[in-house]
Amino acid sequence: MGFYDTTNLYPDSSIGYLVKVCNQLGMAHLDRAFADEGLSAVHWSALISIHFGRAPTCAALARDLAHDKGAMTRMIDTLEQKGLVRRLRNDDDRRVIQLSLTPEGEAATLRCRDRVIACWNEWLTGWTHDEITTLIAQLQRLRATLETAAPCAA
Amino acid sequence: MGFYDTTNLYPDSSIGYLVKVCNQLGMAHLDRAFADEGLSAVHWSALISIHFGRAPTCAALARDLAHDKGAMTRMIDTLEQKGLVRRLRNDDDRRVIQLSLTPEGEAATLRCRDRVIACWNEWLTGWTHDEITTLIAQLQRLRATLETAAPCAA
DNA sequence: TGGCAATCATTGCATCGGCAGTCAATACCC
DNA sequence: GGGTATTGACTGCCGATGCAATGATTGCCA
Repeated sequence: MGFYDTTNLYPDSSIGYLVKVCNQLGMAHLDRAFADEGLSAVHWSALISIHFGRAPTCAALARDLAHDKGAMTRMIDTLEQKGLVRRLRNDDDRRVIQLSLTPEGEAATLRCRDRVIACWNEWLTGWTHDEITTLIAQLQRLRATLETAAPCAA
Repeated sequence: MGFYDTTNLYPDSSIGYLVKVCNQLGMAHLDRAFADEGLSAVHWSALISIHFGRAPTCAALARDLAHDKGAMTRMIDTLEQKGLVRRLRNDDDRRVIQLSLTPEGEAATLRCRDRVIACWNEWLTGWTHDEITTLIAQLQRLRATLETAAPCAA
């Protein structure tokens, strides 16, 4: 019925394995690219998410990055100590703490973004526009499925 | 020149972001699917790699999974304590220690594999055969690039 | 043959991540 | 309005990860 069965699930043909390895390699590359900024790739992904206003709060940020909520609190602590992120209590809903970038945070985020763009353009050398947009669309589809998926049956 | 520029790098259109989120969500799902086996998704990826003979040694396993070598030693420690993996010193090259699965390790690996197959078939419901093989091919291409890529310029 | 570089496994150290539980504030529902 | 459920931020705990350094072994090359 499905695509995979016990005769064709090899690492090289497994989407999960490939996604995992691509993620690890890409993040490791970016970690080094950001080293002189004192930031990690995970830090930057949080900053850029705040930059685009996708995650006004700590909990939303954790959801957006599929990250642990508790760990996110501590990550914001360090980014705040570095002077890149501000916390501001919301008066309408006093549970939430609004996150925003400081001017220094904004600047660092954009500097890192430029490096990310350079890296990806280099990695995607030789790809056609269609191939790239197809990959993006398929990953978006997969993400949507994984976000709403119930715990695996069986 | 490249695909990305400062006007179109949004998280939703960023391959890096999408790969990261898909990886985190997929691994979290599998972690729960393996919970009653006492294994994590990372554990299983190591076991299945040994199962297929891609990684006879600890260092090769770390490379195959894009994982840290030191952390891999400790992971093998725990898998050995669980009785799933055996270490065997190689006599030809006395630096290396051959890894192999015990019968229990083999059995647990296959049990988990069946769950992985069930999960992915569920997640890929509605995808055509071509869409899936296209995604796999593109991820393979990306992995190959990232594996051989030099540290990012700029 | 002898010395240098490379590889492998391992370990210490610092940090990070996921999980569970706490407390406060809000939303929902009868 | 009152009680319950939900949400958000935070913390402690444990295990895992990345990095750097070590010791042992092998390969390479003059």
